[in-house]
Amino acid sequence: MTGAAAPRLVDIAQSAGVSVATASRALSGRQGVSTAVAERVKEIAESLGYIGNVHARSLAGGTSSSVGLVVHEVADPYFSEIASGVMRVAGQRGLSVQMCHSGRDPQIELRQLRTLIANRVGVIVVAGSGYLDPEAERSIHRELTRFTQAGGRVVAIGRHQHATDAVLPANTDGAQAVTRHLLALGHRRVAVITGSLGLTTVADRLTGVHRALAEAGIPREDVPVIEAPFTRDGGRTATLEMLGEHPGSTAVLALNDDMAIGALSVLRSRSLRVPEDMSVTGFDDVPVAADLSPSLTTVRLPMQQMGEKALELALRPATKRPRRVVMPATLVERDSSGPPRRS
Amino acid sequence: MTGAAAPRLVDIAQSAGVSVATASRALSGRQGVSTAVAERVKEIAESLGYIGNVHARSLAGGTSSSVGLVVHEVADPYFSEIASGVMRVAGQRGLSVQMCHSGRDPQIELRQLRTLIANRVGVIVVAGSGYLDPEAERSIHRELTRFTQAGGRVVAIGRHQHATDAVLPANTDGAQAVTRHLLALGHRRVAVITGSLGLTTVADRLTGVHRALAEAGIPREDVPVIEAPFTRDGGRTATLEMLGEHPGSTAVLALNDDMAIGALSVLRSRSLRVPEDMSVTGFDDVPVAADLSPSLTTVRLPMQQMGEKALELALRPATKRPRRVVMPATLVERDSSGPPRRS
DNA sequence: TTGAAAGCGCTAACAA
DNA sequence: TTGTTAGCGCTTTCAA
Repeated sequence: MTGAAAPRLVDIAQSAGVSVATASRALSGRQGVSTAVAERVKEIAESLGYIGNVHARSLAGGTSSSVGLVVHEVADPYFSEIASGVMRVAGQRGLSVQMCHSGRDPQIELRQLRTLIANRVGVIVVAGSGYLDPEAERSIHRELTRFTQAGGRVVAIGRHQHATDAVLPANTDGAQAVTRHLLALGHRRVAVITGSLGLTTVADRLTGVHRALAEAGIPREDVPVIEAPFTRDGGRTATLEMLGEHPGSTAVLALNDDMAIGALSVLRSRSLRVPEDMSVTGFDDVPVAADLSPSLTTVRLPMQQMGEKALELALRPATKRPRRVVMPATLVERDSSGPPRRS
Repeated sequence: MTGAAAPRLVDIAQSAGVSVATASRALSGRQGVSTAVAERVKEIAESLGYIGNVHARSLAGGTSSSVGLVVHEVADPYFSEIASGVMRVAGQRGLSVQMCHSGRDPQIELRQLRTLIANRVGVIVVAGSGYLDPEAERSIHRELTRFTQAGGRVVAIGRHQHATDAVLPANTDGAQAVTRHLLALGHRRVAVITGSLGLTTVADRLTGVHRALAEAGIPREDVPVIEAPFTRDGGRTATLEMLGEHPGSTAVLALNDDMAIGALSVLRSRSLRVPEDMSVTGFDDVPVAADLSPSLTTVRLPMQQMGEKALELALRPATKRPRRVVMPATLVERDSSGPPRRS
């Protein structure tokens, strides 16, 4: 508290016997200073432990060196992988990242977005599913538009309803592939367990499931869709419900890995063997999926890359029409899926 | 681009026909404005989509509404859980979080710290092990000291060498407990697999192992310590090495869950049964530990709470002597540990 | 190559 | 209760 205040640019300038303008130029490595002076200023700054005030700088220069990142929940591996990718690129470029949770709640998301804008971040990366509720999306969209109009850059990951640049995982294709896989194994009584139907990611993945079903001539009514939170616990709840309501099922198609892990744990506690008694598939391929036992058949999304790509996109100037980068979703067949038992 | 610039406080004030001072007071909910005027100003601000400029505010007011968070790697569940806790509390208090990676590299950590300070965060939460290298710690410490002297607050999670407030998991106790557990099961040929010996967390946990060994009268030379990266892959490498160099081992004591998961996967691929042929224990109790098969015996650390606690501590004024909050480490016995096979 | 000075958008004395 | 005004620490013209 009593402590010496942090040295300011004036202090450095004074110590070096130059004006603040010169000191500023020297430290930011701009033109117009003799190398000798620049050297001296830098040395003095270093020795005094000078650290420039970003607030003053961005207020004066109108520039921003920070990026905003909105995730639903960072403890969810899907988002922590994305965040990791964003942070890697940010680290390389000397940008700081401001992260916040939306908690999958459009109201909170809106508030967080406003906070980021107040903090004058230069770019915003919004990760995670959008909402089917048009009212919710509208207010989010309005905020984002205002931001881009003021010169900000926005890139969305996994949501396509805004006219922003976007990194889009091939959710529909991936879901179609994993559904085909199950059908090819001979399953006819599949149950889908999923997070909130109000999320666009869920809608997209469900579309893929239905496409595969249609291809195989199976009416979609034959495949129950059980909704629960998009978490491990949700997976447990949904699996329990499936076991009770749809006892004839031979496969659980979870719309993310977390739910699949929950399913696996319920099945184990019921002594149902996977895949002999019941096949289970996930979606995302979180790092632990390969290490589960049985290892999880799932759809791989390159999450870290999605984060990296998103920030790289954001750092490039905006184009006339929004860019869309589709990230491939690839089926990873592992041990949790197999042919249905004969019944 | 061409866009209308974001409205500023003057614009609001003008629209409302009041001075900036009044507008400022009205919007920040401070005293000294009639409710009628305050109402009107707020309405106008809302309708114009006004969002205050944090840079200007903190430059003028000398206040900061953001907190810095340093983690080794956010994709690591240990850190993503901590981050989640920090973000929850920050969200409640309307603070924004600036997160950065240190990558377990003291040089990078130092740079990140400086960036946070440049961004004038009010508090810094440093999560993750410190370094045994005194030179590295010294420069970090110097930076942190300067920051606190300038009025900043620092809280460390899991590192105790700085004279800052700290949230400390009971690493030594936890390691002692899990080692005792293995010894009580009858294991005598235990191998420890661990991340870098240069990390204080590793040193602390190793101390716990050695204490338990000493209690049981087992010379520490009997227990090989295999060093590898503190990751799942590191766990694989280390386990492979153990299998080759110390074939008589009956238990793998991993110093974090990630490495334990790697060990599990190697053992499975070698068709060694856990725990019949080999027991495995972890440390941290990351969320997935309970869902592995076999479920992982480990030491639970309340990671989210640690994050929450850390920020709460940071938001309280500094005390004369640094506060230390010890978080309990509790042994969680699950299915990956059992008596050694008779040999 | 250097310096003086005008802001950036806001808060907080101080006056009225 | 309200307004005026002086900065906060920096960047950036414009002159020298």
